[in-house]
Amino acid sequence: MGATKTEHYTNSQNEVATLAKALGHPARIAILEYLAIADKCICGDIVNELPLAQPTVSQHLKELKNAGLIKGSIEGNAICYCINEDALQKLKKFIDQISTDLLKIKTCC
Amino acid sequence: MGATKTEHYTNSQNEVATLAKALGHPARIAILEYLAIADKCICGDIVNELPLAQPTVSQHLKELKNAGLIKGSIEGNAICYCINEDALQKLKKFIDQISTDLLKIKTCC
DNA sequence: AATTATTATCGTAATATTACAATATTAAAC
DNA sequence: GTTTAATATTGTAATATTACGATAATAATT
Repeated sequence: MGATKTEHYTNSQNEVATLAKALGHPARIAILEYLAIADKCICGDIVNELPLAQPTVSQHLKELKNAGLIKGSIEGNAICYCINEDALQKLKKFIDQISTDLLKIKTCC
Repeated sequence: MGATKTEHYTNSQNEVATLAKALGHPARIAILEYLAIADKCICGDIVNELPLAQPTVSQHLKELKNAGLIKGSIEGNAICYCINEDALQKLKKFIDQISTDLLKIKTCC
């Protein structure tokens, strides 16, 4: 045991969980915040921004990329990372749906 | 090594990451979706809804509670769990902030 | 082609998460 | 007070995550 039983949940549930999981580390939050305001989103800049070694940052970037939250394009020998807003919107939609549903039931706590 | 270095990030970054992390499992997404539509949100109902044993559900509920996403109130010998919307809104605010910031920079990817 | 700069991958140790059986706790019902 | 029902906690095995040093891969520069 120990592995998540993804097969027992809906695609939507797994998708939202994957996105949220990718956001579930402060370094990755910091990366997204940086990408959102940086004119130039070069990986090297991110390494300088964070209190982490280069391989660790690379690993976090990979996770964000696997979850679809960012995409990278090659710029010479550097790589330019950018936020994929669509992915963020999926998570937002989940939150909005919960909020909407909540309005329809009587608060019990 | 292996433990997250929370002390290197802002409170806000850690807070958002904690919330996202709590959402980072399909079972916990399913729990929130259920709580959002259920008139009565008794723990036992959740156990029946999910393909997990009772202790596992209890553990997931504890994590959601620790993150502040749900709160529970005792109802006789049962416990009524409810969503704490404020916590969800914090995560939403993060997403909205990122989206707003993105509008101000030229898309590079 | 050798050098330099940038990013990714590999290997690995420390830690955390996931899941569940067994057991404990709590409060109602009898 | 004993039984029953609902939930939590403990213990533990399997797995995943986090972090980084060492190294590889890639592409521009010299």
